[in-house]
Order: sequence, then structure tokens, then C-alpha cells
Amino acid sequence: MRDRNNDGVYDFKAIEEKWRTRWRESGVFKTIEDPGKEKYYLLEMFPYPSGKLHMGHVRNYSIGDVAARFLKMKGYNVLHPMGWDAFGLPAENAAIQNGIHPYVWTKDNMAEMRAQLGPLGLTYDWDRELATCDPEYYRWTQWIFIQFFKRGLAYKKKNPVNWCPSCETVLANEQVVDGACERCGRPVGKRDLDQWYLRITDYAQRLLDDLDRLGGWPEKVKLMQRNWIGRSTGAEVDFEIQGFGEKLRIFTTRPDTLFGVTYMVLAPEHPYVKELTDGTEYEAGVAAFTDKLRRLSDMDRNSTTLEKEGLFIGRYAVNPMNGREVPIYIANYVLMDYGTGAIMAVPAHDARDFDFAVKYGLDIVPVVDPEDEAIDLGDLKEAFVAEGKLVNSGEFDGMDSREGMDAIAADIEERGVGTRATTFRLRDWLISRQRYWGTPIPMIHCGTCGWVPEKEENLPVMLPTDVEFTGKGESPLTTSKSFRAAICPECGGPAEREIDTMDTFLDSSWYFLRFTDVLNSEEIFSTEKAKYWMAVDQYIGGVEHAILHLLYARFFTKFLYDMGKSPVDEPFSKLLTQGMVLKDGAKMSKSLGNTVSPGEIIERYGADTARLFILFASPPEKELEWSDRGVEGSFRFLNRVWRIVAELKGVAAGAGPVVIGGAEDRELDRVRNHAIKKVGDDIGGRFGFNTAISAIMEFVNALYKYKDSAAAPNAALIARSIDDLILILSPFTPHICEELWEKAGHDSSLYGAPWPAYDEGALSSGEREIVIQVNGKVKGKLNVASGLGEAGLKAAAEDSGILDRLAAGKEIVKIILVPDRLVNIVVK
RNA sequence: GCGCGCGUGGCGGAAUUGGCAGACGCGCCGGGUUUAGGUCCCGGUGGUGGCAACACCGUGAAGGUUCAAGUCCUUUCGCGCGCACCA
Repeated sequence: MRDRNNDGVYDFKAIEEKWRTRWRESGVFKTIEDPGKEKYYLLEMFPYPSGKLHMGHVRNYSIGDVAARFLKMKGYNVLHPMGWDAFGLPAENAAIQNGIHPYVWTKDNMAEMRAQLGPLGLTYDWDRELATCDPEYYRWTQWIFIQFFKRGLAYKKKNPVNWCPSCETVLANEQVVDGACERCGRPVGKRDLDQWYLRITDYAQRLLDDLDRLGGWPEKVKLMQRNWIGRSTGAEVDFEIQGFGEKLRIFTTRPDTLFGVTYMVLAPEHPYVKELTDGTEYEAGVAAFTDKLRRLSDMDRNSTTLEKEGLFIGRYAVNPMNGREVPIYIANYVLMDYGTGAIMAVPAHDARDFDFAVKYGLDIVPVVDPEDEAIDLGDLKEAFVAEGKLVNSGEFDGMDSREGMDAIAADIEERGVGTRATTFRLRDWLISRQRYWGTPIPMIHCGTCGWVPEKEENLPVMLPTDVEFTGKGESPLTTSKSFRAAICPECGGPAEREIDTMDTFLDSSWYFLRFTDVLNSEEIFSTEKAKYWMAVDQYIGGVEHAILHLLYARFFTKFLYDMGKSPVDEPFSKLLTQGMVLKDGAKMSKSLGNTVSPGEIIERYGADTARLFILFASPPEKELEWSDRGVEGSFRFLNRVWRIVAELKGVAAGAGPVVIGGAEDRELDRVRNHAIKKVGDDIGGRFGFNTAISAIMEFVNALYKYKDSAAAPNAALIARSIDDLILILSPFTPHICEELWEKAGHDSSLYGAPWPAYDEGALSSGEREIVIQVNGKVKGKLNVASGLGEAGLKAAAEDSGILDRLAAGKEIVKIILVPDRLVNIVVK
């Protein structure tokens, strides 16, 4: 093992400690509004305070910090805050298992993580730190909830909800992964509970439309959100039910197939089912069927492999197009919470209906002719779902099915039996949680007034402290002696508080707005301050938040915008989804035993090396394979920088203005200018940190080469090169650069030092090597003056005689000229 | 099943609008420094053939467009991700 104390390895420990202390004591990272300067709001997704910093965090924050330091050098007023997504289940589990109060556990973890973040040298303005579990914060989360309620966007509804028997709480649809609990992995069941919902579906269309405005977001994320919102267009159509007063309304995306309906299906939970079957011979069967289905987990219920099963309920509906009477079924493949909870079944043209019809021997009536010899409409082997020509469709026969879609929709509208309709897959957001460690829902139930919000001046509704953590039963808040009893804010009578808390996704749906005015005790934030800072110019975090967090944050921002509170209706202008950190090809995890602790790496090589490696090994949005050798390489590079600066400092002492001498000077100057340009473009543009670092490495290599080969070292050029090297490297490895900067004789901090300019002319000065191709294959090289146009390049190539030599004995058809790049001779 | 993305040396990865494939780093080979090893410095490193100059092949596979293809088009295979009975 290497012995770091020998061999002139730089003393990163002392240096990093020294500069961290200086930064802290001088308060350079403190940020205030400055209307005279252009702002840049840079934000990394705030962490859950688990107490353990992992490499994913280090990567996330290193990416952000390079950008923050770079933009500061570019003259922006940079807001770069940090906080804690501090409510959540792990704290409560700790309370249940170890008897530690969630508040204590969380506070300790925050302190622990703050201590682990310290050594990384990040530019956070800690004066703006926030934690979502702080009453001064959740007070405003409650305030937002009340605003939702006042505008009719928060409501309570009894519904079968996802229930995790292990965590003993309900889960949002989004927290059910493959039918299992996102947290514990157990299968999720169903339960009827009174739950609070937010009407996010009111915003579905805007959430969808405005994605088009988010040019700085990855297409992948936008697509995932589009799919999640899931807009479908079609029609709602009313079918009469024989011997029943009400009509059955269904939603379909295929009005063109209306003539092909041979049966109807209701979701078993559909309210008509009971009415239609109570007191009939079908009642018992329906009850048994429904009961069986309810015992299934969502995983099984929603699986495409689950065999379709259904039951005739003894009634018939009438097709409004052709008067055909069709039987009504209930079946396990129709969902109550999408569309109207009822469908028309067209087995000839829908795969699911086809399967069901085959199983139960129902009619299959084709109405779209594929006009394909290979398909026999009289004997379909599977549903035909594509377009074709309408048949068996009365007056619409012969029409193209795409036109038929519109024509039939128009027809049903005219006759008043239906309307065109749009449906979204997105559901309203269930936010109630039967948990302690979350924001209390600030609602009070009064026997006379119903649900009434707590008065805003009484916020926050504090989490009680006299609570037992048993991990069993309902919300732990029920165990508090003091919490539940309340006075109705409306009538002053005795009332009861809501005992559920909010989904923690609410807490994180607006924190970026609070950062703009974190100390405000009068209002949620000042719109004036938010106007200066919002939107977040660059948001950085993991793809795992592509749907939920980012959709909810957009929803909240739009809501606050509609209230006139938020100055923007989209929170994040640009989004970077960073890749995972892997080891041996797998995600680092305790169970695989392939974790690398950031603390150990920093202890051994320093924070600068850790940052450099993480940024160099892979582009930020891609996965990063951890490599101990690679870390050593980064460490080696920093030592190489350290040595060359130390060595050349003497030469450069007291140098004057730069005058370029011979070819060696010119080459070094070219590489210097190229590095400045490349690093600036790569950080400022696509976050190409890996290629930016490689350009700096080339610059360092050029300095070593220059040192050995230059006949008469140009002191001024060397001084300039060293300064620029330190400047452009400093966003990546700030500690070592501050130290070198000081050693190079500067007395100001590098933080916010002006980013060096480059000379476009120096990039292309002198000669240029041109590739000479014959029929597209490289056959020779030619040095010409750079900046020649096509004519000049042609003349130079002809003068050199190389064209005649390469094309000897062949007929030249034409010559392709690409200035500064190549000449291609096309011969026969 | 549907949708999206990606396949480049031994490895991580480069390659503006199609214009010298393999920058930079890791690893490996050789040389220098050193009593020796390590560190450090210099050089080499896609494959095949050749002493060599050089030639041919080469970006998952097969076709195509083009003076020119890692890059564009078609088909196909492999991997990854997202959604998944959404009517």
C-alpha cells in the first residue's frame, strides 16, 4: 500500500481543513438578493436525513457544486441552498424499535449528515437551511393544504385504498410498486377508509401541456410524465338498461367500433351493480365474485396475466346505434377508477374483450375490415385492433375507420346519447397517512359544521409529543391525550382534529420556494423575493423522482401561481437526472456488501480527489462504475498539478505581459486557450464534466512538455498558464486550487474570481493539418495555413503536388473541399 | 405486451452540423531516475500480416443512402429503463 507521507505527496488534509475554515469564517457562501446582478438558482434534491452520506449524495452535490462555483466565477449571483426532507417512516420505525423519539432521531441524523457534508467543501449558504419537520416549515405546508381546501381542491372521500398490512398504513398508488409496498415489499391489500385527496386531476391537462415548455428537461422524464398523466380521447356514450331508470355511461377510445358491441362490462365496484342485482337470483353470485376479487392484492388484480373472469348479472343494455340488446357482465378486468367504471365490449377489435368473449362464448361481430387477405373476418383468431374500412355499421359502412371515429362521435352528440370526452390515467392524490412523523393535516371535524380548516393564525397545528409508538393500529396521534379534542373554528363548539398526517411528498413539493425566503415568519415566502430567484435554473437529482416528486412539485407551483403567490408556474427550468453509482456493476447496497464510504475515501485521498474522480469517471447523467484505481489516478493527477505549479512558480516570478515567442510558446498558448474554452463550454453547456477535466489534463501534460522542451522558458506565459490552470480547475477541486492560488501570490479567494477569457485567434493560429482522402479513404496529410477558404485550400493542395501523386493514372471526377479539415479526391 | 434509451480497445469513456474512430484516464509493455522495490519522468499500446516503410480489417449483426457513416435510413440481435387489463 502506498505511503502517502513520502514522496512529496501534497498535504491534502491540512490544506482542505485550512480552506474550509476560511470559507466558513469569511461567510463567502452567504447569498442575498442583488437586483444589479443576474441570478442563478442551483438546486440539488434535498436528502432524507438517514444519517449516512453515500456516494450517490456525493455525486449529486459534487455536480451541483462545480456548476455553482463556475457560475459564481461567471459573475452570477448564485443561490445554492441545502435542507432536509425530514419527515418519513424510518424515523418512526426507529422510535418503535429503539424507543428514540422521531424528532431526536431526525435531528441527530441531520447533524451527522451535516458533519459528513462539511469535508466536501460545498458552497451551500447554510443560513438558508431548512427542515420539513420544523414547525416553522410545516406551518406553511399546512397553510397550503388549507388553501387547497378553500378552493375545493382538497376533499375527503371513503374509498377502497391501498393498505399495507406490514406498515399498517394506506399508500398512494404511486407507492405501490408491482402490487407491493414500496417500502417493505409486502403485497398490498385493500381497505375502506375516509381519506383526504388533492384534486391534481384538475391540473392534468396543464401538467401535460406545459411539458412542451420545459426545453431544459430530458425527453425521457417528460415522456414518463406524459405516460403517467395518460391522456386518452374518445367518447362517453349512454346505453339504456332494460327495466332500469338510469342509463349506463361508458367511456371508449374507439367510437368507430360502436356497432360491434356485443356485451357490456361493469367494474364489480360500480354502484349500479348492487341496484341491478339486489333481490335477484344473481345477488349471491355477485357478492361472492366481488368478495373474491377484493381479497386479491393489487399485484394480482392488475396483472395482465390474470385470467379474465366475469359474471352475467341478468340484465341487458341497448346499443344506441343499432338497438341491439346486449348482456351486462361484471368482470375482473374493468377498473372502477378509470373512465366511468364501465365499458362497452367489442371483442372483434379489442384484445381483452376478445379473450373474454371466447371464454364465455359471447358474440364476436367485426365492424372494421382490415382489407387484408390474410385475415378472415368470419373467423378471427385474435382481435383486429388497427384501422380499416367500416362494415356492419349501418350508414357508416364503407367509411375509413379513422373518419368513422369522428363521424360516429358527431352522430351520438347530435342525437344526445353521448359526447366526445377526454380521460386521464392520472388519479387524484391520496395524501392521508396513518402515521405520526409527518405534517398534521390542519382540519377539524365538527358535528354541526362538518370539516373545517384550522384558523390560519393558529398554525402550525403542532405534532403532539405525548404519543406512543407501538407500530400497531391506527395513527399514533390517537394515543395523544391532548391532540384530538378541539374547538370548531366556525361555531366554537366541541370538535375533533384529523388524526392522520400528510404524505411527505407534500413537504417536498414546495421547499424550493421556501429557500428563496427561508426566515419569513409572516407568510409562506415573499413573492417579491421569489420573483428574483425563481425559477430554479438548474435542478439536479436522481431519475427515481422523474414522476412523483417532479409532478407534485409542478402541481404545487401551478397552484401557488394561480393563487398569485408564486411568480412562476413551472418550478424547474432545467433538470439533470444523474446516474447511479455502481460497484462491480451493481448499485451500491449494504446487502450486496459493495458499498464504498465517502468518509474513507476523503480520509485517504481528500475531498478534492473524491470530487475529481466522481466527475471524471463518467458523464453526470450516466451510471458511474466505482474504481479504486480510478481514484488513485485522480489523486495522482492532483499531485502532478501540485508539482508542476511548485516547479514553475520560480520561473514565473515577477513576469510581465505575455509575448508569444517561438513554436513551443505558440503550442502551449493554444492548449491553454483551448482548455479555457473547452472547460467553460462543457460546464456551462451540457455539464460535460468528464471532458472538461480531460481538457485540463491535456493542459497539464502540455505544461510538462513545455517545461522540458522549451529552449528559453517564457516566464510571462508560464505565469499566465499557471493562473489559468488553477482558475479552471478550481470548480472541481476547490481546496487544492485555493492553496496553489495563494502560493502563486494572489491574496484573494478563488471563489467568485473572474473566469479567464480565451483568445479565439490563438486556437487556430499557425498551421493546420489537412487530411487528404481518395474516395473517402485517408491517403495523406498536408500542412496548410489555417483559415483558408475552399479556393485557398484547393490552391494549396494543388501547389503541393500531393493531388497529382495520389490520383496518378486515374481520372479525377471531383474534389470535395472542407476548409480546415480535409480534401477528398473522387477518382474513377 | 406497449413506449423509450443504449451497444465503440483489456476497462471507464472521447468524437460540434456526417469529415483523420479510440481524446483523457485506468491497466499493460518498454526506457530513465534509484542499491532495490515503490513513487516520479519519458515513450509505446484497436486487430491481422510484415524486419520495416506499409497494407488490409475495425464502432453488436446484415443491408442501404453518401465523395465520406460510430453518427442518417431499414431490418435484426443483445442489454437497460419506464408503464403495464387505463377501455
